[in-house]
Amino acid sequence: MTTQTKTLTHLIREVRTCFNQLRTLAETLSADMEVNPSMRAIMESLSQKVPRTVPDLAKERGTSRQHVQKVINNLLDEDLVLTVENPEHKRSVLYVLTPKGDQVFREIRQREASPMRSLAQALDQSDIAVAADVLARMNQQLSHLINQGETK
Amino acid sequence: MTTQTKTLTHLIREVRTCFNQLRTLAETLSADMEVNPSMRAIMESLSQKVPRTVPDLAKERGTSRQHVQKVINNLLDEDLVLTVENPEHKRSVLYVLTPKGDQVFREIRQREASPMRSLAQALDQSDIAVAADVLARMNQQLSHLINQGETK
DNA sequence: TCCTATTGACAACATGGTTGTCGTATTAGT
DNA sequence: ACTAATACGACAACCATGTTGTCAATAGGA
Repeated sequence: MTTQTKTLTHLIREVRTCFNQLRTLAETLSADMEVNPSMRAIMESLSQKVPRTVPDLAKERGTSRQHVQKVINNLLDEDLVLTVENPEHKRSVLYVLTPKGDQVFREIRQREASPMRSLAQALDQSDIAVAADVLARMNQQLSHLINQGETK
Repeated sequence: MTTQTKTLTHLIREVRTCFNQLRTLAETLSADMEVNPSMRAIMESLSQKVPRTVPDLAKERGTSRQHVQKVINNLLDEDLVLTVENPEHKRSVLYVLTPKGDQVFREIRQREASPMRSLAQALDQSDIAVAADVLARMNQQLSHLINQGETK
């Protein structure tokens, strides 16, 4: 193995543990709330005030329509989301956050804010930017590789 | 939100998509093999020629003893792993890769090599190092935060 | 020797999905 | 306006990767 791929392997390992730690942190932060990670993700999409349909959200998040539907139904049950008539499609309604949903999402973000700050402070701003850039390029390359594999 | 936390958010998003893409890539690479990701991970630990017990592996990988046991049993079924008597403990045997297991793991690594090279080439070596370092420090900070949350 | 901790085995459950299928509403093409 | 194709919601079955709990046997230390 070349030294190049060795540092890359190292980076990949860090990415993995980072992902896992981020997830467990997020879980502990919202452990007492009625919002699970899937719901949080959908709420995040909806927090940008742009109403979306279920298929929209599925495309945006790269998951299946059916799964998003289930999550949205949970959100409806919890009054975190409400439907808005869709001028472009009568059956497929649009969804937005309810005031409660908005408030809950704000709460989530607030809880996340303090860890975020302590993370940001522990790192150099320009290093963060470099890392983000490296990963972005890596992701681009990865999506190439994945598409190649699919069409092959 | 400060610009600091904004670039950090950006980094986090990249970490997430990177993780996911790495996983789907790994899946496509070993789609035709009888080795799933859990098995691959255990095999990686065992590929270093140091025999380990199930509890050892569980500790090393940070997962439950019971889960590692199940994976090891799969590996035994597939003849990828064999038991070695443990001088330190009569009930808890040590595990090593069989010749077949070793060969299969080599095959896996070989398949992974070419994508790794193309990734490494797409990026600057020193940037990779910086990114790995940033994530390592971030992970350290994250584990602090997680432990805080647990003990609170 | 006796007590406690460790281990393997098994089962139930959780999470975050995917895939497949139906019926019908809706859209788009003509 | 009519029809064919499609998009959508609803539901169900399934899957992967775990976790947690429990039991009995056994190992190891005092």
